[in-house]
Amino acid sequence: MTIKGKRVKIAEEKRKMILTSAREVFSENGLEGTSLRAVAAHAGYTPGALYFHFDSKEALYAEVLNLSLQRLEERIKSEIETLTSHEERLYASGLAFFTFYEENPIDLDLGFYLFRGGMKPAGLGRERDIALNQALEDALSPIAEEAEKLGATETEANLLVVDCFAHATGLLLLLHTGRIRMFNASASVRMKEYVSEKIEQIKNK
Amino acid sequence: MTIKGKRVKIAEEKRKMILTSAREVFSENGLEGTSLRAVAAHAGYTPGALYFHFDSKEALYAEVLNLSLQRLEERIKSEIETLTSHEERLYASGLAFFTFYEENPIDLDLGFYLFRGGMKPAGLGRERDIALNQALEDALSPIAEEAEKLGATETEANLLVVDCFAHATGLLLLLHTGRIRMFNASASVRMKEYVSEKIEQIKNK
Amino acid sequence: MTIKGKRVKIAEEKRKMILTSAREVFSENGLEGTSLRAVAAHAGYTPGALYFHFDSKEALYAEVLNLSLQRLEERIKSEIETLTSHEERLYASGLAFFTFYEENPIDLDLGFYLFRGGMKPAGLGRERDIALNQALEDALSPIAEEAEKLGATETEANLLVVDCFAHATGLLLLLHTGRIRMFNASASVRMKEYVSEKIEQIKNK
Amino acid sequence: MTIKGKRVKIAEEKRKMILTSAREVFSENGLEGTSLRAVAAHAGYTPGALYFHFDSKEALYAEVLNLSLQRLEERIKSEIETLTSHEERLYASGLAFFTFYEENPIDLDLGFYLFRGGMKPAGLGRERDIALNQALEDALSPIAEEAEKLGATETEANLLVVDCFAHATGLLLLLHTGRIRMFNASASVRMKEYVSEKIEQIKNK
DNA sequence: TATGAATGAGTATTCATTCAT
DNA sequence: TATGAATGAATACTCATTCAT
Repeated sequence: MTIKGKRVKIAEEKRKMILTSAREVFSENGLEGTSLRAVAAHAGYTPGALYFHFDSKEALYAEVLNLSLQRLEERIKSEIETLTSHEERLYASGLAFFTFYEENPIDLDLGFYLFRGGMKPAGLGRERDIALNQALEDALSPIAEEAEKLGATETEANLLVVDCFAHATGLLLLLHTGRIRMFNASASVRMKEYVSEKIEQIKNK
Repeated sequence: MTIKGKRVKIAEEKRKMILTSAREVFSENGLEGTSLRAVAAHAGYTPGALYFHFDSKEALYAEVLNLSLQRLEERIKSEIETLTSHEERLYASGLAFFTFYEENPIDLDLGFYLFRGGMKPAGLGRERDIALNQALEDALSPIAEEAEKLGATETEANLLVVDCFAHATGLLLLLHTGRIRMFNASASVRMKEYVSEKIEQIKNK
Repeated sequence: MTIKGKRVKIAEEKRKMILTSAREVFSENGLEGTSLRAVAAHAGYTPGALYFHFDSKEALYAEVLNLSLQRLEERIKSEIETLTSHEERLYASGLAFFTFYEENPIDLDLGFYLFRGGMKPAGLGRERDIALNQALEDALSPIAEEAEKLGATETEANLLVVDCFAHATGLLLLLHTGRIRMFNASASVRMKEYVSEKIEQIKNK
Repeated sequence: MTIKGKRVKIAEEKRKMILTSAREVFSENGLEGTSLRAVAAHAGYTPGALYFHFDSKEALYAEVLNLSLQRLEERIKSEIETLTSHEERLYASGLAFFTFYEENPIDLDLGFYLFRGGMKPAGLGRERDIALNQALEDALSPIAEEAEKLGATETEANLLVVDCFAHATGLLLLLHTGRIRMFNASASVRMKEYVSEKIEQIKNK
């Protein structure tokens, strides 16, 4: 590897280290409650140093969010690819979104910020929004595909996606805020039952 | 009316005006993202002037939230009280939470802020959390009551509450962020179908 | 008494009440640490109300100080007037300044503020200074008078005043700040010994 | 000298410059009466800039006081160390405290602030108080040592310390406030006479 | 690349004072 | 007289960003 190549690689690793630090600090203090100084300190840098790696606080935020969405996509793909029966694949894809965020509360936090129309002043608005929509579509489309293969119409398949997405999101919110404890219920059990029921409906149509 | 009475009335109206202003500003920027200056300016005051009406920024925020929850409770009660058949009452109570927030997006914004991260950093305190839980319980308990009257076991009724709550929350999020448009679907239709299906399940048990 | 006279008398009593409150609050929080609001609250008033009785915060301060000096003068006079022997009178007048402030730590606090050239920006500077000097002279002059009657020259008498004044002031400072405890000594005993010694010196000259 | 060394040196000089500015401003207005803005402006800085050099206003104040006490100690030590006869040493140590503050009115101002009210509201804390007591003890203890060597009992020596300390403090107050002029007397002459008399007393015992 | 120092705008809150009622 | 509401300036402190070194 050339010297230049080495430098580039080192630079990339530093970026990643900073991004990882940022993820942790964000998850502890919330996006709005986190200062660049805090991220820098956690990463072992002075605030000014971060500006060699990221253009601004907002740009850093954006990159952290991007990484989170990438991880979501990868996770969902790997979840389905080993399965062969359509029913199994539908079940898996219906659960994958929920499961990823259940297991990665930091990303859930980041996701909620994204959802809330936050980051308005960032000025990266539209781009980011399109990327998010794409990521979501990629993450959720397997549900529709498999549902159609099990006999659902296109419309039915599409609504199944919405319903699963909404139910997962709602349960994650309940889980994340501890509100689910009020009801002595398990979020993941609720989600699994929901998806199972939906599959039964399609099969028994 | 006495002069003193007039004064008190004027004072109350000013308080309300400030609260209304605060509602809007808070709902746009959240607790941490909103400065007292912003609220004051929006209400036509100097920052210091607000301290004659509220002890602190947090106290103001708390009052805004309280009012929002009160409105939720009142709305839900009034929705059910005129109905007589258990099925109608179950249907109405299953929808009421969703409908209130669908029609009052500002309150939805406030609600989401409350949920986020369990308000850890805000320090609005245990009291507030208990009040919120109570308000939610009051708002949702009619679902369980009516379900049992239609033949559901206590456990089933309880899970119905969780499921409705989660589904409503998820759909509201999709609606609020415009994400539901991606799927060409109507949040309220999805919610109504969900509640209807659930009622059918109970009846056909 | 006329109606007008009654009104005036009531007004005067209210003034006194406020001044008394101010004294207490000052002594608890220090002059600089005390706000008009605090004085008002302690006196059962709103801040604005005080402006009917005093022109400004500084004017209120000034009056509190005046009262304190008046009390000092009265106390010193009453201390000496019953005594007949010159030696007794010299002893009493040498101690009176110290004793008053030992027994009235609030006034000591006020006094120190006065000394420290504080209140500079008040704009009542010169007047106040002259009044203070007069009060001090009145308070201390008996020492010189009696010393001369016991045989001291005018110069010796004058220096005796300075020395007693300085020693008293220093001991009061040590007493007030608790520093005297470091030495396991009693301020009043030190003062009494000092004055006694000085009297002996004069007599044995 | 290395580049880093240069930087450190520059930084230290800036700190000193700020401390010097702070010394002056604090001595004029006291801790509570002085704003960070005022110190910053006097030092040619923005308020925020001071936070790179000191953690808080109180920390800055504490450092200013520390420096003042250090100077007192050093001065007193150097005053005595060249003398050999016990009488000379006693005389010098009895005067040193007074002389230092007579020559350094700014430090006197700082000292008086420290004394006032025992710093109750300032909250500079126990540590600071202990340090102050230690500095005073170090500054005054030579008086006792030398007195004992001249034949005084431990008790007598201890009381001599209190008496000298009090007399010096009182004279400094009179000097500092200009009150001494009222009596046409010289503070330093009064102090010297006082110490001389005390030494005579011990020798003639 | 990275730092340390600096800025300028921002934060919530307090204060002396004013004034309509 | 007295109040309650209001102002405008002040308070200590924080933050994102910049830049010489």
